[in-house]
Amino acid sequence: MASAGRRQRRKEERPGEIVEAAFEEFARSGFAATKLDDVAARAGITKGTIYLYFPSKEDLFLATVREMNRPSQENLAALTAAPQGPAMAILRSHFAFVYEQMVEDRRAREILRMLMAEVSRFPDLAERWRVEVIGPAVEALRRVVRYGIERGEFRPSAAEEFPHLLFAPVMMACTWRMMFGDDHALDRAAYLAGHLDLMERGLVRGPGEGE
Amino acid sequence: MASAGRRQRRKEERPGEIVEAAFEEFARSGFAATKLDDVAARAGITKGTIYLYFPSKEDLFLATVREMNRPSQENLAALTAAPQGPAMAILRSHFAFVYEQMVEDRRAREILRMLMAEVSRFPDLAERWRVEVIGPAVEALRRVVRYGIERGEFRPSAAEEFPHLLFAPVMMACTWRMMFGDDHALDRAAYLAGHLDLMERGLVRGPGEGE
DNA sequence: TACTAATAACTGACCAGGCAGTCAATAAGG
DNA sequence: CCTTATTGACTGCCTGGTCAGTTATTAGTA
Repeated sequence: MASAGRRQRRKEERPGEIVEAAFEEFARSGFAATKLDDVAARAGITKGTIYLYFPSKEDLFLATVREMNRPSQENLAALTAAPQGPAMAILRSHFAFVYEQMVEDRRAREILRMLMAEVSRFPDLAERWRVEVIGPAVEALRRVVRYGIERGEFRPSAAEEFPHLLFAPVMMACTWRMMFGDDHALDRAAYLAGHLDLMERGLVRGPGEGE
Repeated sequence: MASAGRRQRRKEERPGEIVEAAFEEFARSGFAATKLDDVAARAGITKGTIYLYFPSKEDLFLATVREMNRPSQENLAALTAAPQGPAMAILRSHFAFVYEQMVEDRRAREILRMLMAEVSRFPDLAERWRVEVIGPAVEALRRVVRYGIERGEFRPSAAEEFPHLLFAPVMMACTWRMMFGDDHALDRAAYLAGHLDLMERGLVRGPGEGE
């Protein structure tokens, strides 16, 4: 504390601190408008130091997006467990979790925004994200739907081919909040409940249906 | 044609041509990375001419977004007509139309991308878009749902409070295509059919339900 | 413990290139 | 030949990237 503001050598912590600061600036201004001097200032260092750890602005951006994506990738593992019990219960807890991750967590929203905004400059980034994050997530959802159909709980439906349809309201809430800000955010609990209600009606077998 | 490449005076057409070119460039690169020289080149003029019609780069951007939004606003009028017949039929034709507008039309997607990418730089733009375009659209959808409930076709559901839930799959398809490109686009007909199917199940009254 | 030397993390002043915005000169068109 | 839409060369600022120099830190020495 006494040395706050003084110059310090912190080889281990620097990269993380820089990425953290870079994330805030990139999220605020986008790739092109972000100034490395601002990133440095936010990290409490100078621009030169950034170049000790990252070869260029582009590399810093890539490192930032990848770093911020790590939690999502780690969370995916939990979804690959063998399903048990009612499929609808799985979906309920799954989506409660996903809302927490994507809609409530500002970082996840900003990452999405950055990816959308910079696809044309970094095409590989979007493709990588599709293959490593979104693809598996869609697949996991599809597995739950299949499981529900197999155990007779769900009727066959388009949700098997397009699990996107189930996930869509999450995306909607996410983009909504990211466009219009926290002030106009949709009421989380009511929205989630509504989402699950409509989903359930759409998926489950009717009384006299099938089998 | 004979004078192609020569300097020409075209006071009337210029603004439109410039906005058209600006749209392409802004869509490709975002606000900050777009060069006015490129916009001018695309419009077949020089940068100086742009400044005859628009006071600054920011103004050009604003004008571009507003101009590109005009069709959406005009289309809104059609949705305010008094509903007739089965509510589900209205929703079917409505969404078929919306898919055409938002998912198939590249321009609509790019506008959405631009708005999302540049909210922090142009906060007024998002707010205006919410009030003038999105708000009325949500309201129109809500009216149809209410109509369906009133005539006993639909059960009361969260779709009345959150028409967003119905619209979400459109948003999903839109962002999906804009992130991953036309190659990975979801099959339009099948996706739309699935969307409508799940929606119908979610909205309509069950056999022994209510009333 | 105190002093010195060696190491390398960090700085900040510095380019070089790029781009928004300007304006005197030019030429299209009536 | 007069008006004015258009040009294109110009300016000044900004910012990514560099690098010689500075200083925190550690290892070695007495």
